[in-house]
Amino acid sequence: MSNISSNTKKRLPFYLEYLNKIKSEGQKNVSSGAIALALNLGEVQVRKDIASISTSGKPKIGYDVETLIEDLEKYLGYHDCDDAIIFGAGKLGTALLDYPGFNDCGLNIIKAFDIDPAKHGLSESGKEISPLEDFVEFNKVHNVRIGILCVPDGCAQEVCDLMVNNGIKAILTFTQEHLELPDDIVVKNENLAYSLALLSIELKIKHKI
Amino acid sequence: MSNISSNTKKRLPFYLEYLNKIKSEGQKNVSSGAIALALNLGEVQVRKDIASISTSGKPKIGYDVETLIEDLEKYLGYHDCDDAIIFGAGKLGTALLDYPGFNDCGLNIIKAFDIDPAKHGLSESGKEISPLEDFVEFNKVHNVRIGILCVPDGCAQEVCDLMVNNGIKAILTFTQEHLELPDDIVVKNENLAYSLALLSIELKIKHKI
DNA sequence: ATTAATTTGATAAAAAAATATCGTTAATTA
DNA sequence: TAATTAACGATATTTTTTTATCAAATTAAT
Repeated sequence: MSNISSNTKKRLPFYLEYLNKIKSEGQKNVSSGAIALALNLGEVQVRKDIASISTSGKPKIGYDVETLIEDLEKYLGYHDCDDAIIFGAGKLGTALLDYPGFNDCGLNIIKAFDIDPAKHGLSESGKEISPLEDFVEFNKVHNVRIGILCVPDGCAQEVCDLMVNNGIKAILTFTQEHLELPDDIVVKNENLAYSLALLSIELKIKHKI
Repeated sequence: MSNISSNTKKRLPFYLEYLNKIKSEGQKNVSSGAIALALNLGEVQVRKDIASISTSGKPKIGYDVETLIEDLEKYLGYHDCDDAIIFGAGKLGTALLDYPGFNDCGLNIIKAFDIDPAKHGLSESGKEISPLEDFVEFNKVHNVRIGILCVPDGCAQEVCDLMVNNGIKAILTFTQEHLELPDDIVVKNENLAYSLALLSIELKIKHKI
């Protein structure tokens, strides 16, 4: 299970998405070739990826869409729902707090914390935004392990320290700030500005300036 | 230039970030080992990555921080500013529209388009949110090539088609929807729900359930 | 019932990426 | 000034990832 390559893991959600699409169109079976074509991948790669998480393939038939979706969701943990907390209820933080799409992926954003008293109260979708200092007591009870860091640059490290010192084990961060963290913490940097910068590089390369 | 591996390209922003940090602390030179240690990478890897975009390394001294930052920013295109447009002025769209951090990366989010008349007008930071149908005329004049797709699932493909039919060449998308696009379009899928799902998988693997 | 056509899954080859090794260079110290 | 040491850059090796090939399996057709 843990020996699935990280590139494969990144592709799995795209398979799932495509399968859900064709399932909704009533398709019962699908071949690796069809998936490869739709997602612009190699068909051998698709088969290898799928082989790592499912066994529903049959010669001449392809894969059973339903089973494959089931297996993908199982691997991706979409069934056993995980709780997560947002730190920093700015624009991005509240956007994520109220974004409904997380539930489909087995993620449950419970609430947010922020230092600014002006932010405290309820979000549009009715989720609580509480003072940051309440987090310590909160997590003694709830033991949430996933944190989403949406604070402005400058206090990210500080908030991070608070997070990891109180039970957070995985962090999705949107800050530009370089974070020093213990090795056992799983971190994913979702720096949107960099993503966009990389996109613009790709563009320049592909279209020769 | 274009033969830099995509993994290397993804690491470059992290080097830049770290270098800016130590520069602000007054450090003039830095060794590959120090960078590797800070970013949890191999030092040979760091040297190879850096070699692909800079030549400021000196034995016994290390790299000149200032020069290296300069070279990284140059490669990452942080100097020649690129314009970008947001499609969909929902919560995420407006958060990005008003996010100041893009400028540092050479990205200039000009404005947003949305179908919903209730959204039209000015954003908090004073950027225009215009009717979607105005985009066609707008881009005949401005020729913006980078689009950020923040529309809800369901109309993503439709908006995408509008984008690519009117000059957009690179798309950063936040939708879950599977998009069919011409091969010459550069796409980056920034599916936050999936990122979070992957994070939770990593967490389970690392901490054995 | 036999043959042909598809499509998987396994094995093998190729390509790419990461890591290790080593010679060279430049600063420091004796 | 020579020896030593720290660090780069180049080359080589190993590992990982991707792609290609092919036999086995299953359905459909003749």
